[in-house]
Amino acid sequence: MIDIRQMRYFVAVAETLHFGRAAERLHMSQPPLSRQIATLEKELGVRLFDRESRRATLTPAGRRFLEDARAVLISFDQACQNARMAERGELGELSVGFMMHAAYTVLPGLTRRYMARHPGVRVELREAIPGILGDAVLTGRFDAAILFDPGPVRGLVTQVIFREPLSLAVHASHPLAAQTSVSAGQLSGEAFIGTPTEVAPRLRQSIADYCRAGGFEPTFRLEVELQQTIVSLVAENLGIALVPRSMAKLGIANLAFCDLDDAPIIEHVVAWRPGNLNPALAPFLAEARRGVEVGPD
Amino acid sequence: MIDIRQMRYFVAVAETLHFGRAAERLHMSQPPLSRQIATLEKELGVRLFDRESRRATLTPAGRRFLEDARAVLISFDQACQNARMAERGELGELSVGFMMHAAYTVLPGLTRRYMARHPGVRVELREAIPGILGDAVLTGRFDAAILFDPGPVRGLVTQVIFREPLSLAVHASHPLAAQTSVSAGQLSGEAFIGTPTEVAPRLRQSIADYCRAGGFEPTFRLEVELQQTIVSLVAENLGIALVPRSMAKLGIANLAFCDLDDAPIIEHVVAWRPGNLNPALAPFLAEARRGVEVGPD
DNA sequence: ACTGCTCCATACCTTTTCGGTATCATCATG
DNA sequence: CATGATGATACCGAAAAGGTATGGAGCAGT
Repeated sequence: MIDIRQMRYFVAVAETLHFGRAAERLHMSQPPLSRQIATLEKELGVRLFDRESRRATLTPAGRRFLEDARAVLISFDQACQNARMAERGELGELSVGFMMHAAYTVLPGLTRRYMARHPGVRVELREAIPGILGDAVLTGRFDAAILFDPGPVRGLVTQVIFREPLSLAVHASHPLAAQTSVSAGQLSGEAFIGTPTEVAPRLRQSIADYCRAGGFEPTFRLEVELQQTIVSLVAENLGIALVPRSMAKLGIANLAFCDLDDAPIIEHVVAWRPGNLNPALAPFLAEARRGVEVGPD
Repeated sequence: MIDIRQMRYFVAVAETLHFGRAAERLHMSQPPLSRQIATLEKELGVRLFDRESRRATLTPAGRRFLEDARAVLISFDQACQNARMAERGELGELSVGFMMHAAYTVLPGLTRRYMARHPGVRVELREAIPGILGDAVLTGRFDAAILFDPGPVRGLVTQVIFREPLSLAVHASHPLAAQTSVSAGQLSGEAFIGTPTEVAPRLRQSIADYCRAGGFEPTFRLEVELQQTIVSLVAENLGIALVPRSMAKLGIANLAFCDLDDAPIIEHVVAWRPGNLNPALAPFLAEARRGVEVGPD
């Protein structure tokens, strides 16, 4: 059977048109080279060289084969190289799920840095409601996810990559809207809008703790998954909310953000399955860790 | 050194995810296959499979390598196949030079038939003045040329592929223009325009013979290489000419064509170097011979 | 024309590699 | 715990690869 070695030999001879020099280039002696070429010609059923005693020349079929063989050799070597790069995580695919909120915080910078350092990795970014992100990582749908700390989940590892304070979001007509700073106690009696506990337990917990520190238990009248939806509903004057400060970037009309005294800090984490073997993942996690940012207070 | 066989083995295992069945598919036993894969992994420096005792699965690097390996194997097999086809003349390149006149006669049909039967051959058609076509074939510039019979040339073989009668071309204002048929004797005393003897000796000879049969020796006042130029000059009333009848197709203004009594027949030949090894050439010559046409009288 | 040189092919030997058989180790399953 | 399935390992004979020595054809220079 023809193999790649014979192709290499052929290319060497075809490029030098001299069996002796080709053999030298291949670090072997001439007779085995001659024999390999003869074998190749026999197996192909094609004469590749005209031996004119003084010099060898390519036949037309040989010229064609030279072109093709060069291409094949390059592809072959590249395939081997790609496998090596893939194992080092320099080449491959990485799918990352994220809560939409992350698109306003860590996601752009993290993605940019990762893609710059790993240009061979095709990154698939997919937004999702936070509630399904954990499961999606566990089932392998995503290699990693960026979300609010979901608390301990069996089979899932998380690492904090971003912290930012919560702000108070109120309707522009709300009495508190004019204040530059608000304390926990002033929120007593308000109707809160927030995420369900299952979706972001730590976030919910932080809000509840903050309210309790102000001397009351918050009542959640509306529960939705997305921070964007929360602030939209606040803008519709359906209640108030404590949301990550970066939500102010949205610039929604009729909406006011107030700093909180002793504002609780909410964390973004990256979550992954420790058994995930995708070599593109580890560098992504390293990049995520390296970039731990703290939002401006 | 990694070779193509190991790649084939790898693809078989990767596609079955089962060493035993892959070995069966490869018509070999399982142990050598396992060993070849192990060798491949060692030489690549990359683990391609996760052996989980019960089943084998591809690593991410293995998945990447599978994609690449499939492509490489196809290219490899294609390169071998192409060499075989190239030797049979089904694949390759063929360069054909032709006098422009042939573009009005045999060239279109011949080229069309040849390309239809040999879709793998890239045909390069190049027009040239007849004077250089013979040399261009001898130097290897063209594999074949289509021209007026140049007479015997050392190292060149020719074969007639087309015959057509000569017609008289005159300016529309010429007294002979009105006649449907003209005899040799009527051309006596006219100024002839024609090709130099070196360019198309047989053509020139035929014209001279025809005139002599009419009882006079033609005088050539203008000599140019191309039939198109000849008829253009006739249209400018610089003389008359005997040209292949197919020149009438040009539809040049102020130009009249008259049939000749006992019109001499002029031949197109295909010329080639008998030592030419281009496998695409022989089928072209066969096609040219098959299509010997005789222009309508 | 003869000699010598160049260059590829052939002959023969040694080493490497390959594939086959037998067998082992591991792990999921009943 | 026994069983069966699966891949790895050990070992052997066969095939193939590469090395050295040499042959033979053709061109160059005297």
